[in-house]
Amino acid sequence: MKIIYKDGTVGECPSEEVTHVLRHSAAHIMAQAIQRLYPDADFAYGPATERGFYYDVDLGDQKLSDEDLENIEKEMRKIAKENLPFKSFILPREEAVALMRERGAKYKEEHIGDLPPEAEISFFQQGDYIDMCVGPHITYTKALKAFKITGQSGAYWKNDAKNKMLTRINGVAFQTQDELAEYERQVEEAKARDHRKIGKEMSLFMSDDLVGKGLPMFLPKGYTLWQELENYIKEKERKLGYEHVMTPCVGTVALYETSGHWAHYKENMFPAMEVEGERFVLRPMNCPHHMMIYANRQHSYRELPIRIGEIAHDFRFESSGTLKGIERGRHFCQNDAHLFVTPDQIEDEVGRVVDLIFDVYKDFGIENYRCVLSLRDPEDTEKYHPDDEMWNKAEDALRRVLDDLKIDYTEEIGEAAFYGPKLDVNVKPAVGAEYTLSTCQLDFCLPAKFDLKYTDSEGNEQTPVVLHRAILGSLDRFMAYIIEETKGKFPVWLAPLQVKVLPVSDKTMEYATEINEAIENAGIRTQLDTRNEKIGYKIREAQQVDRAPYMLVIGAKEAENKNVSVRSRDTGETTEMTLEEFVSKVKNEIETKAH
RNA sequence: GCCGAUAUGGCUCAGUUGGUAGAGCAACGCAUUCGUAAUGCGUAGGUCGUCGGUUCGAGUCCGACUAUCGGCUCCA
Repeated sequence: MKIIYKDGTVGECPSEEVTHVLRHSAAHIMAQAIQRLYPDADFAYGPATERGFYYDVDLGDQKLSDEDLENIEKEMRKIAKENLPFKSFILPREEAVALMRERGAKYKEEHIGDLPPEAEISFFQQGDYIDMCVGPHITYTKALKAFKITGQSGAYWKNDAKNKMLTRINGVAFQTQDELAEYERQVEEAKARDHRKIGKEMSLFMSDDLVGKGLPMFLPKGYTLWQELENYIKEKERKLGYEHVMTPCVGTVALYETSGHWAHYKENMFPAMEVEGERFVLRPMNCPHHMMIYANRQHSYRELPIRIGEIAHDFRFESSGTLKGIERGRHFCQNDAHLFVTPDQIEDEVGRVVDLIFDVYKDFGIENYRCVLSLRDPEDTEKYHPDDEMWNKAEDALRRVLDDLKIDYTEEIGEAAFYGPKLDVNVKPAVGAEYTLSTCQLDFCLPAKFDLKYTDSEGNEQTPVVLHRAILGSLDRFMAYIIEETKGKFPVWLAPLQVKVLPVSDKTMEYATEINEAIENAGIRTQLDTRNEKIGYKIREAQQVDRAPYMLVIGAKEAENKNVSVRSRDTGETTEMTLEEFVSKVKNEIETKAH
C-alpha cells in the first residue's frame, strides 16, 4: 500500500504500519463525512486506536442518533468510492493559524499554540476537507474498505473535565473484510462470555434496584464459588506466615483523617453518618484498621515481617457510570493484606508477594497478564511524598525483584500512588478495558501517620515500611474474571455444582438417589435431577445451564452393573466406572485443582 | 458524574400510522417411564421501569426521574 508523508513524498507503507495508517486515515474520512453532513462541526483530535479510530468533534447543540451515525458511515463509503487523493502541505506558523481561523477550527488553532515553536505544521487534504496532522496517510480514499462506526460517547477536550464535552465517534477499521468479520465475531463471543450474562444464567449473583445499584448479591451457587476462593487464598497465605484478622467495615471519620484518606479520597467514599455526635464512614479500604492492629502492641525487629490479612468488605462510592456487574461495584471484598517490614526486608518481602501472585496464577491457569511497575514522576513534587532516597531505593528494589525473577514488565512514570511505587498485574477481560487484578504497593507514609514503631537491634525506635498487597484483588472482580475466562465452565474444584446425577427414568430413581447421597457424603457438590423428563433434556440443562463438570447417567444398565456412566462436560465423552473410581477421580481433581 | 442508547410475564424477545397486550423457553397440571444437547397436550402468569403531560383513547407521542447497556472520566 502506498502512503503519503507530510512533506508530500509517496512511498510504500512498511507492512507493520499499514493498519495504523488506514485507521488514522479512516478518522480523517469520517471527519470529512461529518463535515459534509454537519458543516458547523469543529474537530478536535482524531487518532487511530487499538482496533480502529475515533474523532472528537464539537457539534454545538446537535445530538446524534444511531441513525445519524449510520448516515455518517454511508457518507464515508461514498467518500471512499469517490476515490479522492490525499495531499499534504506544510505552512509557516502564522499561515497555519490563519488557515485554521479562517475555517473556524478553534481546537486545531489552540493545538498549534500548544506545539513547540520549532514544530513543523503540516496539513493533509482530501477533497475540500483539510486537517492539521503529521500523517502519514493513504494516497486515495478508496484504500479504506473494511470499516464500521461502532458508537459514540462523550469525551472532554484534552481529556480534562474542566473543558468542553465533545462528541467522540468511534469506529473500527481493518485491512480486509475478513478481519472486520473476525472482529464482529469476537464482539459476539465477548458478549457470550460476559460475566453478567453467565452469572444470571448460572444463578451466581443478582442485583435489584431496591437494594441499590452497584450492590450485587451472591446467590447460593455464587457464594459457594466465593467461599472456595476465600478458603484457597487464605490457605496459601497462612502457609506464608500471614495472620488473618476481622475488622469492622465502619470507622470514625477521625480514623480516616489520621490516615489522610479523608482529605484525599473523600469524594470516593460514602458520606459520613453522624450518631451521638460522632461521625462514621463506611470504609473504602482497610489500611487504617490494620495499622491500628499493628499499633495494638509494641514490636521488636525480631518479629518483622508481620503480615496481617483479611478478606475485607469495603464500600466505595464509584461513579454510577463505571459500575459493571461484580467486576466493579460499590461494595466488594478485598483479598487484602498489610505487611510490616524493616527497610532491609522490602526486597525479600516483595519477592515473596510476587512469587505468591504467580503461584496463584499457575493454579488458575492465568497466562495473559501484563506487569506494570508504576513509578513516581520526579518532576511532580506536588503529588509525591518527598523523600528521594526512599523512592529511589524502593523503585530499585521493585525492579530488582522483577529482574531477578526474569519477569517482563513495563514502567509507567507518574502512575505511582503518592505514598510509594507499586507493582500491578493487569489482565484484559473478555468484555471491556484492562484492569488490575493483583497489586503490591510500597507505603512510606501511612506508618508514620499512625506513629507505628518497632525496636531495632540497637534498642532504638524505628518506623516500619508497609506493603499493601492484594493477590486476587477483590474476590468479586476475580470471580468476574474467571467467569469470563472459563465461560462458566469452572474447573471441578471451583464448580458450584460438581456432579449432576441424571436418572434415565423414575425406574432408576432409587439407585440414582443412593449414588447421589454417596457422592454427597464424599464431600462432593452434587445434585439429583428428579424431574420426570427425558435424559437428553436433563443433559442439555446440566451442560448448558449448570455447566456441571460431570453428569452421571443412571439407567437400568448401571443399576444392574452397580456402576455409573460418567459424561464429561468438556469432552462430551461417556465412560463407565464404579462409583468408587468416580469419587476418587473427582476428589483427585479437586485436590490437584486440575484445570 | 458526562455523552448516547435501551427499559414489555421468571428468562429471551415481537408489538405496524396512538384504538383494551403476543410468542418461545421456564413454572404448574395431565399423559408419557423414555439411554446421552429440547416428548406431547393443557393451565396460569403482565397496572408494558416510575411519576407526570398531550389525547375521546398511550406499550406506542412529550417531559422528568430511576435502572441497565456502550463509551468517556475518575481510581489512596
